[in-house]
Amino acid sequence: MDAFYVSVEVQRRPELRELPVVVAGSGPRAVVTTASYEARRFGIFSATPAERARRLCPDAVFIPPDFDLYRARSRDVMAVLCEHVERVEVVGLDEAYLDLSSFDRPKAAARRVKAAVRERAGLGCSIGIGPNKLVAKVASDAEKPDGFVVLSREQACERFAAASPGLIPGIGPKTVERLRQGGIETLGQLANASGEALASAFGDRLGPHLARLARFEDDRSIETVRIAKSESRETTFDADLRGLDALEPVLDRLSQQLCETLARQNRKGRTIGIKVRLDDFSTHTRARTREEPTNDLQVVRSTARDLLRRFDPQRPVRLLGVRVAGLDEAATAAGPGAPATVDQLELAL
DNA sequence: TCTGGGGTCCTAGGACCC
DNA sequence: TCTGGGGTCCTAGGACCC
Repeated sequence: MDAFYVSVEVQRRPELRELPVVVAGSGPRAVVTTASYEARRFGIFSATPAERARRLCPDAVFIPPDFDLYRARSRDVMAVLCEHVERVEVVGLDEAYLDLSSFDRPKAAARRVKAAVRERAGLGCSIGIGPNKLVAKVASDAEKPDGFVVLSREQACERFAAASPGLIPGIGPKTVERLRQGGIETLGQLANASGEALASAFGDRLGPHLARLARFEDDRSIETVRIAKSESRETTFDADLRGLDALEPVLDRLSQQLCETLARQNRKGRTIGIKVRLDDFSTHTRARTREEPTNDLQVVRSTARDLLRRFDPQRPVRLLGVRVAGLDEAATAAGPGAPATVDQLELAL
């Protein structure tokens, strides 16, 4: 989806069309969730601190996020996709892979999907078509917004040979920097780099993996059912908190929110963890695995408290989180071969 | 410009078992 | 006596994605 959250906001406030619009929280530490393409011209992107965004474009319209609304619109869009295509893999609220391999004319099918999303949901999207997920994903990003790009693997290699390795999803800023230090600044160079050099610099698994990515090789299949493995609640404080007395009530509240959600969905997990980010931005996690899965508030709360007391942060804390992992699959697993339904998508979301 | 919230996957080391 | 070779589970940190 193109600038999904912004597009949904513009839908209910059409007067904002073609204006710089920014969806962002209001706190002192908020970051931008989505910026309209007009706002991006001012240098405002996802994860830009909201404070900085205001300075970059004081005239932009700032809107607090309304995730319930975005989830509802996302369900609408995904329902349209499922009406056109049997196998759909939902990736977050605004993205999906469609298996077009059963169509005689996949491009025509994708055109119909694009038109239907605009007609039925009133939202624009960009589509990429390729022989695997990696090519399709990069193609979909290549001409946003309102893009429609079809590429073979070889065409993708050619078209992006001069681009930064960071173009590839899975190659992030750290890896880009390490590659650069090794004299590799483009995808073309990475694709032609010696396997031995990459293996010695990045290890026997990551090295070859990077080379495959640069050649746009990808054999991942489309997974129509995703089962969550963990769930968490976390919060960043407007001002750092100091000491267990200040932190414990927050930890209790997060535990309660998390357990309510898990109980409502009848999901339980064996591992209970906390996350603590200190004022120096270092992040620390502590976890404990139990014999039996649980979503019981008493258990989660007391475990989280104990983990926090044992960690006993000696510096001001800026973020605190609670997590339950090792979730059982019983509650959300669909039968083998079960068709993707909107209900399942809701669970996935 | 000091950096959200919710996730996934990978790695490395240690415990433990056969 | 100075010590194998798996395999699994768990913890903690980190990179990365939307």
